[in-house]
Amino acid sequence: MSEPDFAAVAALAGEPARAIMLATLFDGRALAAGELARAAGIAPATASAHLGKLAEGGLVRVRAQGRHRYYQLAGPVVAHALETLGAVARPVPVRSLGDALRMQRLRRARSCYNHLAGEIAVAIAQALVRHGALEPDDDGFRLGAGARPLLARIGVDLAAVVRDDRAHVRACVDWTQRRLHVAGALGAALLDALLGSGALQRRREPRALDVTPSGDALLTAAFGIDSTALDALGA
Amino acid sequence: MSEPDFAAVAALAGEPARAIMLATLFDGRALAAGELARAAGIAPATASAHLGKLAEGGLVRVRAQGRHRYYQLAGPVVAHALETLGAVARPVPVRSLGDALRMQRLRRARSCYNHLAGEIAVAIAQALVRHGALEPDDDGFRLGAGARPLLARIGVDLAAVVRDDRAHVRACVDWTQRRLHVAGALGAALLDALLGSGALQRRREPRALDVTPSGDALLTAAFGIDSTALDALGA
DNA sequence: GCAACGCTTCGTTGGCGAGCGAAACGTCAC
DNA sequence: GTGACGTTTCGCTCGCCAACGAAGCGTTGC
Repeated sequence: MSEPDFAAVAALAGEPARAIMLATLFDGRALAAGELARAAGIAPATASAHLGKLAEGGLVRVRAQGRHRYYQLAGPVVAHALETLGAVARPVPVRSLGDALRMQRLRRARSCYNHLAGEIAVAIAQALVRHGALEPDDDGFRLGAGARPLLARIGVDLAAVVRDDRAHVRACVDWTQRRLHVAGALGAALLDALLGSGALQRRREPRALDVTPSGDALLTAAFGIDSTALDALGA
Repeated sequence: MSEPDFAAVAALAGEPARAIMLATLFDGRALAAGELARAAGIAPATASAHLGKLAEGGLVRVRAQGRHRYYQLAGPVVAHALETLGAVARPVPVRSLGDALRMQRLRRARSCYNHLAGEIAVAIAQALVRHGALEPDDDGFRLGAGARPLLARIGVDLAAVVRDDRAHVRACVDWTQRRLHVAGALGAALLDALLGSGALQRRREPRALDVTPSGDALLTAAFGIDSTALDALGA
């Protein structure tokens, strides 16, 4: 036990070029080695070495397809670890009004791996509990009786979620909020539905999301969430 | 956004000597710089530089007292991040029967920052819910009606917990188990009580805990937990 | 006071690893 | 087949950072 087990993983994720690649893969996509090299601003040879180490360390998985090799995060656990690490990071000194606004938007709504996070996500989880679609559980959440009609209102087909063999509902702790929100298959379906219906919209920054006016209306109508008053939430 | 926010933290935690120091601090103690230097096997000068960086990065806090400077983790968030990173680490190749047994014990019961983790912790959380001492919540857990007498059975003085100004009950996700267990003030009180009464016992390895025979009896009597059958738990 | 102690700062050295270009390997297109 | 492309392997260079000893600063104890 000379070296703690987290050290190797941290060292892998800590190198700048590798960190950029991991961040690029954060949403769960599988990208070719060349694309990751370009994203990190390094030569293909260097990227290959980095990706080899990340794979060796179990942070990414490789899928060879033709002359491409597609890399993606090894699983939600990796994404969760990166997210948690980010929560430790010093609040970035705000240099400009633009920075502050960007931060505020990121706190409000962002994607976390393949699901929704931020104040909006916490509010939705609480609303789902309040309306009986979810029930708190000693394991996080489980589906409640009123789930199907309520979820249908925002365009989530519950049958498709249940068919999915992943854990249907998983809780994810948002460490900027210290509160649970919905991950797992339902979390992914929620994000897809809200993006598909135009309620949410991806911003130019990697993980940032915007709530559109129609999204505001939808969330208010379906759950009674007033997304302009979200700051009043947390404990 | 050239460098992801987790990179700096990961780089800090990834350097071997710093990782050893962080691991040494993992249980929340405050240790003097010299002790950490010895633990990491480096000269005081080197340790000082490392600790300076860790403090600068917000991973540890310093408290000067006389001619000593005591360092400790900056908070539970840091411990949680390290724990989560460890969950990503490849399952260490088992080299010997001793390794396997050590691993099994660590899965069963260990300390996580200042509270109890592992299968035992998950089982206790579930039992507390089952007996009405805790109620699942969209935020994790909250105290239930039957909390006081039940917790008294295992030597936890609920009044002392409530007096504590930390969040009384917080949920912590054990990522080797993917299930919630009790953290926060109650989590810390639980660990203290079980250690104090001899139900649990620290092993030589840093975070490992043993359930003593008297602890087995106590858990069975209080909660109906059969600690020899815990493997049957998880999902 | 003076000496012992704990810690930090400074200046220097040395080794590890990120980075690249060149070349080899495999795949696809025609 | 042949050439273009994506990726990996190899050999090399260079910069960064961990590590140490020595010196400086504050605290404790006699």
